[in-house]
Amino acid sequence: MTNSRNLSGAEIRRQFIEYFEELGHTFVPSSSLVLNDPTLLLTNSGMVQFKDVFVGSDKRPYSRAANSQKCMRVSGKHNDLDDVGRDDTHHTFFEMLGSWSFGDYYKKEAIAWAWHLLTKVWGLSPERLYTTCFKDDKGNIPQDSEAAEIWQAQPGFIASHVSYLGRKDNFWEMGDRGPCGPCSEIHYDLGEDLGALYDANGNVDLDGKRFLEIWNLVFMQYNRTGETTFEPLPAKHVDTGMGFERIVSVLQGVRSNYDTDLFRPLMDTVQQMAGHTAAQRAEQLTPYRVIADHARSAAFMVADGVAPGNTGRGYICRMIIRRASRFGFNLGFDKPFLAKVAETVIREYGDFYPELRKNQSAILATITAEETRFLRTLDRATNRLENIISEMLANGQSVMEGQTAFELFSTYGLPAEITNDVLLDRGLTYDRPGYLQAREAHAIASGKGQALGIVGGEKMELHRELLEDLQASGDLNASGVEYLPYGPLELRSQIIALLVDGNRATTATVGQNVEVVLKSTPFYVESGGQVSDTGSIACFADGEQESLWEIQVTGIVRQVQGLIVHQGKVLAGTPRVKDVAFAIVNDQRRWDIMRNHTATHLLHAQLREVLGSHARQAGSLVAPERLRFDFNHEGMLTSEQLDEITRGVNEYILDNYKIKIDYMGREEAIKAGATALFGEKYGEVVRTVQIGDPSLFSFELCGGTHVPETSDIGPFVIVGESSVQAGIRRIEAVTGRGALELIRQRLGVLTNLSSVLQTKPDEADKKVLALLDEASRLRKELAQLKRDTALKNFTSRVELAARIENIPVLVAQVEVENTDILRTLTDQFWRTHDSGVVALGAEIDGKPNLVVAVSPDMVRRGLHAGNIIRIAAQEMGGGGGGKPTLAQAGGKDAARLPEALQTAQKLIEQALAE
RNA sequence: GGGCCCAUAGCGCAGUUGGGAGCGCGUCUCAAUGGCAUUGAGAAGGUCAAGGGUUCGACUCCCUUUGGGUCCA
Repeated sequence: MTNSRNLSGAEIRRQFIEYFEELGHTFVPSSSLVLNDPTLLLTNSGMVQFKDVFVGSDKRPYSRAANSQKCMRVSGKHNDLDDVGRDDTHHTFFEMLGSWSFGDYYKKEAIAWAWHLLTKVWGLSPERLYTTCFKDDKGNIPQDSEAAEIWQAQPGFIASHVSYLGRKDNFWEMGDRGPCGPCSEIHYDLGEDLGALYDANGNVDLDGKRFLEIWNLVFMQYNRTGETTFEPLPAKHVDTGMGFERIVSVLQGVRSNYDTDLFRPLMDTVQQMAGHTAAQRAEQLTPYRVIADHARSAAFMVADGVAPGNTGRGYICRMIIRRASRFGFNLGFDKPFLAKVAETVIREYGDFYPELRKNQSAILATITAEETRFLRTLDRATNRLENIISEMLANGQSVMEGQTAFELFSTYGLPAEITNDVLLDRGLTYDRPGYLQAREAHAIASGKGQALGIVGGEKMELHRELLEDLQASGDLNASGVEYLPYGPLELRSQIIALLVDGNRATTATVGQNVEVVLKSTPFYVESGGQVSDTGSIACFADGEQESLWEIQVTGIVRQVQGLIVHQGKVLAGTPRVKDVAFAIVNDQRRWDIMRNHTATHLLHAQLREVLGSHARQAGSLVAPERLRFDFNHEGMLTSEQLDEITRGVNEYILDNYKIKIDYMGREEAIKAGATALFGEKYGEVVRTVQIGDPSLFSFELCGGTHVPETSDIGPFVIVGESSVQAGIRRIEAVTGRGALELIRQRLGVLTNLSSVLQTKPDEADKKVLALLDEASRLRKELAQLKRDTALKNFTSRVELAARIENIPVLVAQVEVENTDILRTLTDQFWRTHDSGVVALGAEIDGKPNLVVAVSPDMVRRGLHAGNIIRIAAQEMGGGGGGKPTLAQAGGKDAARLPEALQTAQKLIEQALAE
């Protein structure tokens, strides 16, 4: 036995990697949780970053690798967010230790090394280790006796500790077709106190509580080509994955992952904040675990550039933070607290995952902002809930409808359990089945929306075959088409393949749409937000200006690593395979793109300068006519901030810095402080773009094309600032020729404006403001004047009010400007009469209008202004209504206004006579 | 990607079959109190997010756009 009991998690991780490094493996750092893979929301296993290697569309400089991969599983069959924290082994975030062979060693070494690491290096007893091998339950694939025999040959291995399992557990495949193979699992026996060794059927109960699956060795040896057809792979691979948290729990001799030193410090932080005793902590185990787990997830997600939002992985990030927040309520936290726990995460994990340290301020700020937003949302929602409760109490209702409870959740973000708690306090409940039904209906209604698009498909298959052909025929070497977008924009090359309508062809004719593969190309292929180049491919006879043939290139695709395909149309002549031709990039367009790309880097730097380091890139588009840049930031930018950013970028441009481009090791670049973009895949050697000397202000990993010096960019103008989703803003800008054109246009408008205003351009805005001010003042004055005049004219008529049944009644047609004044006139009537009825009519803008007012005591006698006016309005082809004391109507036929007034008069007389 | 909700004075909000745009806090003026997070009276402040439609009439109903919230994929 070794001293494994004293090993820390960090040491175990390090030992694993060093062990395999000594066996000739290259340590490959964990890839980001966010990958450029549309089929995957988040990295969910160690093999994700090597997927292309297995499929054959990517090559690596090493054939053995070891890593510790950041993974997340939040939903799906393996894990349900609601379960996390309630047991010992489920997590949202976890690490996967992996060792890899890409067509190198195979089963024999993989098994022997795994056995040696577990039993000799870490000193686990062979008595505790059980393994499984593959035996097909459908009978199509050979049994993996090879693996079983190798296990039996290991020193100390107990012969009875191998069993066979079927496809569900021990066969690995990525999809319906492609590379696949048997796997072999290693399970650890935690001890007899957790259950019997055998299940009811007499088999070792590996699914029982007593066993922990710690390591899965996948042997990729088949290529599945059909339902039941499996062909041997030429190059066999090994993919092993060990759940890091589990092996740490085993080696530290604890029963729960949460009792390892991977989680204890996080839970200690929570305890300290809550001021709990050990007993109180034990009582609240679930909230402690949830918070520890979620703090880890949130910190790692934000470090990899995920911002809480309402879609995709952003939504997962939000759910995790909010769930932690909710469990925090149980511990009495009523203000944001999670950042403190995340701080401990950064301290504990920052050595191995430097991205945590690097993004510390963004992580803490983002988490706190999300918690704050959640509290605000809850506040608003509970407010609404209170209203609903008052209504329920008033109606004597004691069970809230399920639909209502779900609405509180889906529309206002109030989780059902909180609704339930509040209801319980009042002795109320909600209809749970109805709630679930509403939830189901909502999921169906939403699910109809098209899920995330899947790229690839047939074209990818076609291109892979084409690449293999070209490499087989010697037209291309192993590294594929020579990609030269950073050199001259015109390049002498050769056509090595032509496709017409997707089929190989030796020649093409004018007007045909073609796909062309050249031996080498200067065309940039869309990547990192920068769009592809366009241009032409043309063939010239010696010394001639006129081309023999020409193809216009409108698009470029690279579906498969190594094969670049130009798409376009034949404009002239008949291009043939083997023709030597010039690839000519549209240089004006390319320069516009380069200006925008370099400006994008300057903008990124300036945003961080003005807004803070949290303003990180969250998306980017670099096109010839404009650039679009999305970044993490809360709230709208002020016009002052936009001004400052514009000024800053233009200063960078005018200072004319050289753009320094270098190639260096990825680790080296990141250590030196280069900004890596999330969701981008980087090779071992990366291209870096540096701007600023002596003080470097922009340093990014970037494969895009840039201008040589910043002053090449020309003017930079922001044309728009908007929101993409909560926490992410978007800036759109133009540079160079686009900016000049924009400035020219705007200045033209300003010149026209100032000439109309008869003022200097500098003072146009002040003049407009003054004019607006004056207009508003005059409008008010005029309205007042009209009202006064109308009142003055009206006063004399008030005295002429008739008396019907001794009640003052005034029915009259007046001349006023608008209905507002019409109503004011009735008010005037009440100044001299406490009781009575007024009906006033006026023609306004060619249309008849009517107002009837009735004093409160007359209302009590049964008069109703609304009823009177409704009938009277019919006389003039309109309708109306209002309250008993005041009603209003309009009509179409102004000539019939007198009749309407007469009708009103009659109605009033009748009502008073009763 | 889809569903639902919100936008009204500087801030927080009310506005119930379509018919006078309001409340609380804040601001300003005047007055009272020997100071304090005092009291009273009064005033200013709104293209009801923007645009279109229905209607005699739209903050209110319908459509579009913008900004925000929220849930589901």
